[in-house]
Amino acid sequence: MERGLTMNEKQFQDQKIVLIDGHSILNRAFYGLPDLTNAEGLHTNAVYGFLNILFKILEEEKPEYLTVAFDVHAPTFRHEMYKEYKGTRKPMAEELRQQVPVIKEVLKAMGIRLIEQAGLEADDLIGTLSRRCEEAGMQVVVLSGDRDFLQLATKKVKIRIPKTKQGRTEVEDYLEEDVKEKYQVTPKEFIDVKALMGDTSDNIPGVPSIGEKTATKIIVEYQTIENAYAHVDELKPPRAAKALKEHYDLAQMSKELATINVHADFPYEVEEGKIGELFTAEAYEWFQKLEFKNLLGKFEIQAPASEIEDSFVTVTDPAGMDAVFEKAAGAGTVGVVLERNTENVLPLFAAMSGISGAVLAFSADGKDEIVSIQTGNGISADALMERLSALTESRAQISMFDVKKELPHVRTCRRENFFDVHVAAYLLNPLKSSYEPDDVAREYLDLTIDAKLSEEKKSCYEAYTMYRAADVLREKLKEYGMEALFDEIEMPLVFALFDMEQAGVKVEAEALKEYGQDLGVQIERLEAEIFELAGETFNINSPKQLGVVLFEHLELPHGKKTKTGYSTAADILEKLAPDYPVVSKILEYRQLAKLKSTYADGLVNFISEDHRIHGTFNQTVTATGRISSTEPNLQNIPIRMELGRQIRKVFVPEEGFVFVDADYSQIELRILAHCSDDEALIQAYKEAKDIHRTTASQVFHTPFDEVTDLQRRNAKAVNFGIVYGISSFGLSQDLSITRKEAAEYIDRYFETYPGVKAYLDGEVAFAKEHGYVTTIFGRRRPVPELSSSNFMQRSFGERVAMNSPIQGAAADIMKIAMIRVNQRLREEQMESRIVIQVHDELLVEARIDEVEKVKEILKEEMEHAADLKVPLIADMSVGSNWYEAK
DNA sequence: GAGCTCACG
DNA sequence: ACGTACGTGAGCTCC
Repeated sequence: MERGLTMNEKQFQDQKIVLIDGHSILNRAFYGLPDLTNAEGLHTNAVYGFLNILFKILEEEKPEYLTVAFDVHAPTFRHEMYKEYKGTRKPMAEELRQQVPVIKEVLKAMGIRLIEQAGLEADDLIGTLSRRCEEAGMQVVVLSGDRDFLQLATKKVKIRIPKTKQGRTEVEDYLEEDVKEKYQVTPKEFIDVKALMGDTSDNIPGVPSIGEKTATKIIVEYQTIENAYAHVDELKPPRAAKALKEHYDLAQMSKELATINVHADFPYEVEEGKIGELFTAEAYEWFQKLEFKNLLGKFEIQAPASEIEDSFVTVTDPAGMDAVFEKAAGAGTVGVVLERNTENVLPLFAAMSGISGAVLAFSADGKDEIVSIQTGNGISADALMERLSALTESRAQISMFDVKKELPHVRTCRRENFFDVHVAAYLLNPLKSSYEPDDVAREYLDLTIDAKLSEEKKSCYEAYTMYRAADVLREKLKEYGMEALFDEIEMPLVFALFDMEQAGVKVEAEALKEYGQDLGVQIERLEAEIFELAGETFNINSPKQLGVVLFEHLELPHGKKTKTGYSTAADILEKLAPDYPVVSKILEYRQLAKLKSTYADGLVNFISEDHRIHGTFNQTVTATGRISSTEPNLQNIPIRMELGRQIRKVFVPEEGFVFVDADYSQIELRILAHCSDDEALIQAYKEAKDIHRTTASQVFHTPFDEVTDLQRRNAKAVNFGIVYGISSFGLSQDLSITRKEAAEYIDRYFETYPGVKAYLDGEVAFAKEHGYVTTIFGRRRPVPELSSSNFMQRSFGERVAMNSPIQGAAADIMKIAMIRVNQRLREEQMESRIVIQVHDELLVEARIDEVEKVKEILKEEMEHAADLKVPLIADMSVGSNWYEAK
C-alpha cells in the first residue's frame, strides 16, 4: 500500500518528529488560562496557551519535523466540544470556538504542516503517523492532553501530556516503560483496561460494575479481554466475572472504540512536516494582531528598524542644536523624548532629576530625521529646555508621551500644540493596563523596540514612535469619531490636571499626626477588649485568623465562605453585631485601623516641604473615562462616617484663602434622563422635583406628599441600581429584600419610566452588535465580555453596556467643566485654583477676595458644560477646611 | 503577588 | 443553574 513514506531510504533515520493533537492542546490552553482578549475583542487565551506549549516543546525536543492534527467535525457535530466533551454533548464554548480557525491560520503562517481528514479523527491520524514514522526509524513525540494516546507509547514513541498546575505548565512524559510503571500494564494492554472500565466522556460504555481497579487487576493477570473471557470463571471478584460474562459484547465493542487506528489510509509525506523558519513576517503580523507581546521577542528585529537607525544623528554643540530646532520648527509634527539623568539618583526622584538630553524626530525635505541632542560640552540643560519651550510656540505639533509628566521641564509652552500619544492610545482602547511607547510602536507602527537596546537608541526609537504615531493615532481617532473628544476634552485636560497637581492641597501635618495618635490609643483599647471577649489573642487584621476565631472557636453562625475561608466582610459581621458584642468591637476596630493606616499615617507620608500633598491624577486608567487618583488617592477621603469625616478638617486652604466646594447634583441620573429621552424623568427634573421621592411616588403608587422615608430610600436604591445596570440580585442585596421583591421594584420602575427601559435595552443591543458602547461625547468602551458563553461574564457585559455610557458621560462633562474653570481662573489672572477633583465634585482653594467670582465661575461652567434636555445643577459651599466646605 | 477588606463617587 | 450591583486605590496578610 502506498503510504507516502519511502521506507527503504534512511533519510529519516533517528530524526525526530513532534505530532500534536490540535484540539486537545487548544482546549487545555483555553481552560488553563484566564480569558484574554485583544483590542478588537477577539478571545486569544487558547491560541496564546497553545503557542506557549508549542514553543516549550520545540525547545525541549528540538525536532526536525512537526505536524499538528485536527478533527474535521461533521456539520451536526460542529457545535460540539471535541472528544473530551462529546460524551456529555455540551456545546463548545463560543470563546473557544472562535479561536479554532485562528490557531490554524497562525500555524499556517509559521509554515507548520496541518493535517485533517474527513472521516478520520485526530487520534487516528496521529496514531497512524506515529506508527509510520517509527517504522521509518524516527523518534516520535506525541503531544496531547488525552491519556488515550498512552496506548501508542513504545521505546521510540514518547507521549507527552501537559498539565496546568497553578498556572504553570508541567508535562508528564510516557515511554512504554513509564506507562507500565504508572498503570501496571503495557500500552497495548492499556486499551483493554480502558475498554473494561469505560469512559463516559469518550462514549466508551465499558463493562458495568467494573471500575479502574478491577479492570487493571484483570488485565494485569490475563493481558487481554479475550483471554480474560476465556478464563471468565476464574475471574475475581465474582461480581466482575458475572459482569464480563453478561456484557462480553459490550466489552468487545468498547475495545474497538478505545483502539486508536494505526493503519488509517490518508496522503501524507513526512517531508512536508519539515520545520522551516517559524518566525515569518506573516506570523509576526498575526502575533501583533493577537497582541502576544512577549512572544514577539522571538522574532528578529523587523527590517524597517535598521533603516530607521540609519537616520539617527547625535548633536553635542550649540550651533548644531540650534540648526536642529530651526529645522524642527518648520516640520508638521515633532516627536520629542526627554532623557533624564538617572545616574546616582534614587528612582523616586528620577522624574524630578535633571535632563541629560532630548531626541527630536521629524520629517524634513521628505526624509526622516531623528536627532539626539546631548547636554554637556556647551549645551546646558537650561538652554536645551529653552529651545524646546520656543519650539512649542512654533507651528509644529509636539508629539510626546505623557505630556503631564514632562511638562515640569518645559518652562513655558503653547498648550494648544501638543499631541499626547499616551492619552490618544488610552482613548482608542481604555481597557489596557499599559500604553508604554513600545506598546504603541508595536500596535500602531508595526515596530518593535527591543528592550535590550541601549538607552540612547531606545530614546531615538521612542522619539520616532512619537513622531509617527501622532498621525496614525489621529487617523484612528477620526475613524472612531473621537477626534473632538481628544482635541477639545482630553488634550486640554492634560494641562488642567497638571495645574491641579502642581497646586497640590495643603494638609496640616501636626493635626493629622495627633488624629493618628488618638486612633492608636482607641485601637489598643479595642484590641484588648476583643481579646478578652474572644478568650484568646490573635491578629484581628488577618481575615483568616479572625474567621477561625469567630466561626470555629466561638462558633458564631457563619455566612458565605470565600475561596480561602469564612467571609468576615462588614455586611456579614453587621448581621451578627447586635447579638455578639465582640463582633461590634471588631467592626469598630476595623474602622479605626483603616483610618489610621490608610488616612492618618498614610497621608502624612505624602506631605511635601511646602506642607502640601501633590497627588497624581491619572488620565489613562479607568475603563469609563473617569480620572483616578494615586499617591495618595485623594478621591476616597472618608465622609460617610462622622469619625472618618473628621479627617477632612486637616485639608485646609492657604492663609488668606478659603475652600469653595462644588458638586453636581445627581449628574448620572440627569444624563440618564437626557439619553433615554424618558418623558416622565425629564419632566421631573425640569420641575426640579425631589427625584427619589417622585420615583417612590410613582413606583409605589403613593401620593407625592405621602411617600414614607422607607419608600424614598428604596426608590433611591433603585435609581442607583438603574445606573449600575440593574439586576434584581444586586438590588435585593443592597436593600436586604428578596430577589422577587427587588424584581417587582424594577418592573414597576420600568413601567414608570418606559423610556429608560428602552434606552438601556438599546445600549445592550448596540454593544452586542458592535462590541462597544459610547458616551454622548463619543468616548468608547469595548465590551468583550458580551460574547462570552459564561453567564456571569455576559451579565457583567450587559451591566457594563448600561453603565458606561452614563458614568462615562458624567466624566466627560466634569472634564469639560474642569478645563473651562481652570481656563477662566487663569485668564482672569486669579490666584484661586482647583486642588482636588472627586468625580462629581471640585474643590477650589479660593483667595478670599475672589470667592464670589469663583462661585460664579464654578456654577456657570459646571452647569453649562453640556447642554442636556434637563438642567445640570451644581451646589456650592464655602468653608475654612474640607470638612466645613462639604 | 494574590486575595480580602474598605475608603470614595 | 450560574452568583453580581458600576467605577476606582491602598493597606494588610500570607503564600
